[in-house]
Formats: sequence, structure tokens, C-alpha cells
Amino acid sequence: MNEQLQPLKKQTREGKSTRSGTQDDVVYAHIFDAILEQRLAPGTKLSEEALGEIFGVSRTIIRRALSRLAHEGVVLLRPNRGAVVASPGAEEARQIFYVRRMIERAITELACKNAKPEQIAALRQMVIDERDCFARGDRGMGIRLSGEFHLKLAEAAGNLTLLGFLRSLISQTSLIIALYESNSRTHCSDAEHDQVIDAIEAGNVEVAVDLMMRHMDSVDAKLNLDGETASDDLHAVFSHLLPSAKKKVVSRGSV
Amino acid sequence: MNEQLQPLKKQTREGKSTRSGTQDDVVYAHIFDAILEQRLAPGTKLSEEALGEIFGVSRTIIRRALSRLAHEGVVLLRPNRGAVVASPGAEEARQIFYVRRMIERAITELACKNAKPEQIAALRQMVIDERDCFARGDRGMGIRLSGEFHLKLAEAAGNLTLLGFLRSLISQTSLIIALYESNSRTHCSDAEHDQVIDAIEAGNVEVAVDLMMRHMDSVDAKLNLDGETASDDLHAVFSHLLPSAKKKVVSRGSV
DNA sequence: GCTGATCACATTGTGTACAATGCAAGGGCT
DNA sequence: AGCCCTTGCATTGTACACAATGTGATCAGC
Repeated sequence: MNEQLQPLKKQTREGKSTRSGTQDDVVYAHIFDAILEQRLAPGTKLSEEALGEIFGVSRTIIRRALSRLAHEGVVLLRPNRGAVVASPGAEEARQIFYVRRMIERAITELACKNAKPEQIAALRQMVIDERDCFARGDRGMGIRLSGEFHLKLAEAAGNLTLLGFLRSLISQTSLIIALYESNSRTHCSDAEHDQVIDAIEAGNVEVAVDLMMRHMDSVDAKLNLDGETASDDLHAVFSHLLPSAKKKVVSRGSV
Repeated sequence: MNEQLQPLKKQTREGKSTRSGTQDDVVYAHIFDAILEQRLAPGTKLSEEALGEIFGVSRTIIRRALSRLAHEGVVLLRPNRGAVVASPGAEEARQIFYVRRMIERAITELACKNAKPEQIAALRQMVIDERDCFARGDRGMGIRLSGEFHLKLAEAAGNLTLLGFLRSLISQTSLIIALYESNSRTHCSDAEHDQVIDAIEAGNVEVAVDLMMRHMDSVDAKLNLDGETASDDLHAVFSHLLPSAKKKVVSRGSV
């Protein structure tokens, strides 16, 4: 489909990555970002060879990155038929949000008890960064930073299992937001994030949880899950598998 | 030595989630089972070459299987230093159980609303199988079947995200049980499973959730998390590395 | 005798070639 | 003319070879 990805050409292997990180992490991050920022539309086929050419690495690395992405739910890996960008249907999206709400509640509760001052400070910094991002109008980055705020919060909660789950949930949530968001004006309003931090810092569990739930509500409200795609989620999934089914773009009243 | 494992020939493993497609699923299932049934002690190094030799496949397959296991939390993948069987410490175990309790509650609630008759029937069958397993005294298989009961329940709940999370949780839970269980006489008592099914079939949410929580309590109570390994998880790692318990070979008693 | 570095080995990380599978187009048959 | 089969191409799955890195032992120096 889109050949605009070509520009990177075959830069040297070290390209942008420092020796600190392994190559597949870089590739993983790039593809992930591209998906979240909608430079890769749902249903787009992710050819191993093409990606390898773009990033200047072999298929081995690409394959591992795709495997990770598939495990996080943002990429669908079909045996012998390659990988495509996932396109969760409305019902799937609702389920994901249902679980995320539950996880976020638990994290908020735990964070009230376990968050350390320096972690609170880090959270506040994240809100600032996030605000800057929105100011610059960087939509994709905004989505990502918003997610990272929640991840930092999970870190402060001190439960590694919850953290891992939330990571997966946020990946998919970001994809859903990119898919179904109706108006791109008001994202994760940073004000809400700030309020949550206040409550957590005060150790007020009830308020913190309540705020977080309201925050989830507001994210939920921005989505257009009941709209045109209400028909069937499977259709959305398989419409992209079909060869000729060019683009029955799921919804996206935006743009 | 242990050449019982012929170069695997599509031998579809039983009940397990064996997708008869690719080899790495088979390898994955074998290693997974071996870990859960304690034929592979925590901390044991999982050499790629050795495993490849045992299963008759190349390191590529082994590597993928290990990657999946690492993602589920039963294997620890150290960069440039190989993979070892995970050995969660007491605190980590508590966190895992905390999350599992939460997930199981949600699943029980959803199952009350969404479970179909045939799914209820499947659940009852699982309890029977589980009982048979305990009757035979097959401890490892018992742990696994008990886990599969909960997975079937999650399936009946109808939330794929929860199902995926529970899969990961059960993997780790099984490992923890294998590690910390003090008395092996009373496992997941099948009676408790049966009672839960009754409540779900009756659609009695409160009772079902209460029973499930009690079930979690009873599993919890069998663990010895406050005991010896309360200090540091690293101790658990090295205690298992040293002893002569050298069953590092995956001798499948499948004869 | 003990500490330190250097060298050799073993194991993992990566790239590449080959094999298997799926997809699509073209031609023959009904 | 339409349908089915065959054949060719493209892409993924697997195995192997080489490179990089970590580990352990031996030996020199203090």
C-alpha cells in the first residue's frame, strides 16, 4: 500500500540506535509509534521483508518485534499469511475498556498507599510533558504520553503484574482511540491527570478512585463505539483480510 | 539418555491449547508442562541448543517458544545470558494472587450473565476430568487441569482480554503453587469448583462471587508464602540451583 | 598466597539461504 | 461463457553459519 515508508532507505545498521538498546527494541518502538500515530492504518499488511529493508535489519529482528506487538494486541499475526495492524471491533473495544477500568481502579487504590514522593514528582513531570505535546499539536505523541502517565502510575502502585497488564491494555486502548475518536480536540485532559495526582498525594483513596473513574468515563465518551460500526466487530476485522476490500474504513468521523 | 522424544512429528498434544499448526506450539506446550509439573525446577537454565537437541528442532523454534514463555512470566529471559525457569518470590507471588483474585471476581460476574448451557456443561466435564486426575495422583496434571477449569470459565465470561490475562496469571500461579505449596493433599478442591458452577448456572452473582473468593482463599491458604522465602526471592533462585535435584533433562515419563 | 588481567571457550544474537505454504492468474474443459 | 485445475510467484517458516558477548580458567605480578 503506502510506499511513503521508503525514505529511511537503508541507513547504516546503527542508524539512530545507540549501542545501549537492542535493535529489535528500536524496531518495535518505531512500528508501535507508527501505529499509534495512525501512519499505519488498521488492516495494513506488515511485510517482514519490506520492514527489514526500511529499518536496515534482517527479517529476524522484524519478526521478533512483530511477535511482541502481536502479544500486546496491536498486531494480528496470521499463520503463513503475515501480520497486519490490528483493528479491534466495537465490542472488543468495549471489553478492553471494561478491563482497563477495573485495572485502573486497582492501580489507583494501590498508588494511594504505595506511591513515593519522587514517584509523585515524576508523575507531575509527565503531565507537563503531556501538556507540551498537546500544545505542539502532536496528536500521536499525545496519545502515547497519556498512556505513559498511566504506566508511571502503575509503577507507583508497585504491582508488576498490574503494570504488565496495563501496558498491554494501553497499547490496545491507544489503537482504539486512534480508530474511534470522534473529536480530537480534548484528549486525556491533563487537568484530570493532575487532579488524580492531587488525590493520590493526599492519600484520599475514594476521591482518587472516583476521579480516575471519571477520567475513564471521559475517555470513553470521546469514542464513537455505538456509531456506524455497531453492526458487527467481526466484519471490521475480516474486511481488512479480504484482498479487494480496499478500505471500508471503520469509522473515524474526524479528519 | 533421553531420546524418548522422537523428532517431533506433529504429535498433537492432548487437551492443551495445542494448535496443530506450527512446531513451536508443541515445544512451548512441552516446556510449559514440564515447568508446571515441576520436572523443571525454578532457576534451571534452559539452554537453547540443548532443548533444540531434545526436541529435534533448531534453535529458532526453541527461541520462539522461550520468548512466549517469558512473556507469560514462567521463564526469565536474560540478555546474552540465556533463559531460566522463573522463580517468583513471595512478594511477587502475593501480587500475582492479588491480581488474580480481582480478575476471577470479574470473570465470575460476567460468567453469571453470559455463560451458555453448553459452556456450563463443559465446565462440569472439566471438574470430572480434574477429579479423575487427582484420583490418579497426578499432581502436575492436576494443577494444570485446575487452571484450565478457570480458563474455561473465563471463556464463558466472554471477555477475550480477561481470558488472556487469566492465562498469564494461571501460568504463574501454577508455578507458585508448585513452589510454595505446603501440603499437596487438598488442591483446588473440585467440590469448590462444582459449587461455583452451581451458583453460576443459577445466575446468582453474589453467591458465585463469594464462592469464588472463598476458593481463592483456600488456594491462598495452602501456600507457605510467609515462611522461608519471605526474605528475598533471589534465595529461592539459588536454593534450587544448587541441590542435586538434577532432573535437568526433560525426561517425559510418557513411556 | 592472593589479586588482577588476559585468553579461550561456550552460549546467545543476528544474518542469510533454502523449503513450504498460500495466493493469483491463465488455460483447458464442460 | 463459466468453472475448475494447474502452474508460477510471492511471502512466510525453518535451519544453519557467522559474529558478538559473557563466563571461567590460567598465569603473571605484587
